[in-house]
Amino acid sequence: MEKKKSFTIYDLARKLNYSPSTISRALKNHHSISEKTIKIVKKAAEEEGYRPNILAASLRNNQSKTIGVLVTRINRPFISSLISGIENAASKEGYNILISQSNDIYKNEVASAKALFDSRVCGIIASLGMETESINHFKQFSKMNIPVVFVDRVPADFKSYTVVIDNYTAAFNATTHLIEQGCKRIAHFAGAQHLNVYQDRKKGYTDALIENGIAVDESLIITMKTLSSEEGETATTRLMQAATPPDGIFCSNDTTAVSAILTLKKMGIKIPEEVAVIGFNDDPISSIVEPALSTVSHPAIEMGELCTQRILQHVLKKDDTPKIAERSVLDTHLIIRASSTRKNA
Amino acid sequence: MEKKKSFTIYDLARKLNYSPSTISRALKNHHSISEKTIKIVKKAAEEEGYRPNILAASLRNNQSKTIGVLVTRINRPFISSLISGIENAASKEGYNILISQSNDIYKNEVASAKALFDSRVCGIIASLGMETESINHFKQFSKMNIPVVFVDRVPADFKSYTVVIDNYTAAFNATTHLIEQGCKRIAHFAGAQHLNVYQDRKKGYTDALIENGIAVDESLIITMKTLSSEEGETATTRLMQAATPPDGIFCSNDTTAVSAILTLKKMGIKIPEEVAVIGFNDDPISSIVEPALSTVSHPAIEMGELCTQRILQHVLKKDDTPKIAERSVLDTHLIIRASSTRKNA
DNA sequence: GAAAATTAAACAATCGATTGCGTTAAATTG
DNA sequence: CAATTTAACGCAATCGATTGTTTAATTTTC
Repeated sequence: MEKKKSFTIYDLARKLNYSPSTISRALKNHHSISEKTIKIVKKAAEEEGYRPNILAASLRNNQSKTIGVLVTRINRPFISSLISGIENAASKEGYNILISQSNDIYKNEVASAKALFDSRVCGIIASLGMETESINHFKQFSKMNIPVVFVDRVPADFKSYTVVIDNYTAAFNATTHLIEQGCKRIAHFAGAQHLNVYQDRKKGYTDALIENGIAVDESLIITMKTLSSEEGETATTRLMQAATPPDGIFCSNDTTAVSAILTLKKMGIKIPEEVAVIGFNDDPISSIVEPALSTVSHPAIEMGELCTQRILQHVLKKDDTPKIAERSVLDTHLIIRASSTRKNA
Repeated sequence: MEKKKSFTIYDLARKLNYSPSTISRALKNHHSISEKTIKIVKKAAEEEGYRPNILAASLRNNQSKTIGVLVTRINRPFISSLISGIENAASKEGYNILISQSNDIYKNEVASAKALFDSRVCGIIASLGMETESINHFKQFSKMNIPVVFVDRVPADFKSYTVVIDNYTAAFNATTHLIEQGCKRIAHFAGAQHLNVYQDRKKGYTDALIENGIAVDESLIITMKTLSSEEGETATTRLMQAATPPDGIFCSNDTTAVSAILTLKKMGIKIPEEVAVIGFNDDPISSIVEPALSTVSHPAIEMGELCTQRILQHVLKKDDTPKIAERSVLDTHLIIRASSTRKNA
C-alpha cells in the first residue's frame, strides 16, 4: 500500500487562506508576522497534526541536523557508552544521530563513510577500525567543510578534531603502580601498533619500566591483533610456561585482562601475589571478576558528549575546518582493585 | 565558513551537455538511455566525485532509506547488541539507522518518536521504556502506514509487528530447573508489571511453582522498579534476613542476579548449596561472576536482524500495516552454570 | 520512399520548506 | 493632507533528484 502523503504547510496555507511563506514564518515566530497570525497558524498546525518535513528543510538549507557516527562495533561497552554520550548531547540540541558500524573491516568503514556523507550529515564522529591505515575516506568531509571528530582511536595526522585520553600517561601510571606493588617482571598485552591508543599504551609501559630502572624485555610484550579473550588466554598460557614467567601483566584492555585472570586461576597461580594484573577501560566485567580487576577508567560518556560539542561548535560558529588537529585530552585515573593490590605492599 | 555547495547532476549535465534527467537515468541504468551515454555519464560522475544527495531523492520519492530506532539506553548489553543486529541487517540492504534513546523517561520517548517521525524514517523499531504506559506517540506512524516494530518490551495491544522471546516459557523453564535442583522456596525478582516481559516472567515463575505443587508465597516476590544492582542488593539482604529465607532466586535480569550473588557471598551464604541463583539475559558479566551465573539466553543480535527484516519486508512489499499484532517469537534456552548446579542434583 | 515503430534524450512538474524581494494597506510624520 | 515609514504578508525562485510526457532522430516495414 502506498504511503499516505502528509499534511504540509501548503495544506495549512490553503486552509487558513495564507501563503505558504507566511505559514513557514509564523511557525518559527518570524518578526514580520503578526502575533495574531502566529497564534492562528500554530493552533491550526497543532489541530491538524502538522509535522515539518525535515528532509525538505535540510535540502533547502543545505544542512541537516544529523550527526554521523562511525564506529567499529556498537555492542562493546566503551563504544555503546560513547554513543550514549553522543546521543544525549545531540538530542538535547535537537540533533539526530545516524549510526554505522564497520565490524572492524576496512571496506565497510569506507562504505559507511560514503553512506554517511551521502546522507548529508552535518558532522561525523569516528573511531577507527583495527584494519584502518589510510584515512582518505574522511577527506570528502573536510573538503566540504563538514567537521570530522576522531575519538579514541585517532589517525596520526589529519586536520580535524580529536577527542582522546592520555593513553601514554595512563599506561605509565598503571605500569608504575605494578612496580610499586613489587612487580619486577611485567608483561604487556599490546594492541595493533598502527593505532595510536595501543602505541601510546605500549610507550607508557616501556617508559615506566625504564624510568624505574627495569630493562624492557621484548619477550614479555605480546602484540595482539584484536585483543580478544582467546588471544589473552593463549598469551597468558605461553607467558606462564616460559622459563622466567612474569609477575605482573599490564593489559591494553579489560577483555584480555579478565581472560588472563581466568587463565591464571585455572593454572593455580595466585593473583595478585604471584602475578598482579591490570587492565584498561573499566568495563563492567572488571568489577565482577575475582579478584576484581584493577584498571584505567575510560570516560566514554564524557568523551561522547565532548565529540558532539565539537561538532556543534563548528556547525554553529561556522568555523572553518581546523588547520591542525585540534585535540581534547580527557583525564583518566587508575582504579585500584584486588588484582594488583599485594597484601604486603 | 560556509559549507561549500556540492557537485550535482545539474553540474554534470552542464558539463556533458545532457539534461539532468538523462544524467539521473543514466546513473541508474535506465533502459531508455543508451549504453554509450551511460558509460560517459558514469565516468564523468566518478571523475568529478559526484555523490547523490539522498535528501533530495528522499524528498522527491517521499520515502527515505532510514530506519528509526528508539530504545531506552544504548549502553546496555542487550540493547547495544540489538542495535548491532539491526545495523548489520540494514546496512547490508543500503539502509541507515537513526538512533534515539529515552533514558527510560517517558517524555523523552515521546519527543524522540516525534523527532524520528519528522526525519521521515521509513520504519521504526522501538523497545518501550520503564515509564511507558501509553503508546499514542506511535500512532502517527501507523497513520502514515510507516511500519512499527516493537521489540522485547512490547505493548499489549498495538497493531504492529512485534519481535519477542517467549518470556513465559523461559521463566517457566528457569524456575522448573531450580525446582529440579532441589529448591523448595524460590524467590523471584520481578520487574515493573506493566511491561509484558516482566509480567510474563513472573507468570512463568508462578505457574512453574504451581505445576510442581509449590504454593506461591507473595513475600518471596520482590517487584523492582528498575532491576538495578542496588535494588538487587537490598532485596537479597531483606530476603535472607527473613524468618524463612529462600533457597533459590529467579531474577528477571542478570544485573540483579549478579548483585544477589555478590551479596550472598558477602553474607557468607553458599551458592548454589544454600541458595541457587538464576538470571535472565546472558549479559557478559554472567559468565565472569563466581560462581558463574545460570541464565537465559537472549538472542539480541538475531532479534535486531529480524526487526530490520520486518521493516524491509513491509517497505519493499508495500504491505499495509498489519490489522493485528504480527508476532515473531524467538527461541531462548537455559544456560546452566555453577550458580544453580547443586553437586548432588 | 512514405508511414509507422522504435530509440534516445529533453521538458517540465514535483516533493516541502525557506527566503530575498516586492506589494499593499495602515500608521506615522511634518 | 501629502509624503514617508512601518507592518504584514504574498510571489516566486531555490535546494537536487525523479519521472510522466513530449519531442526529435533513427530505424524498420510494406
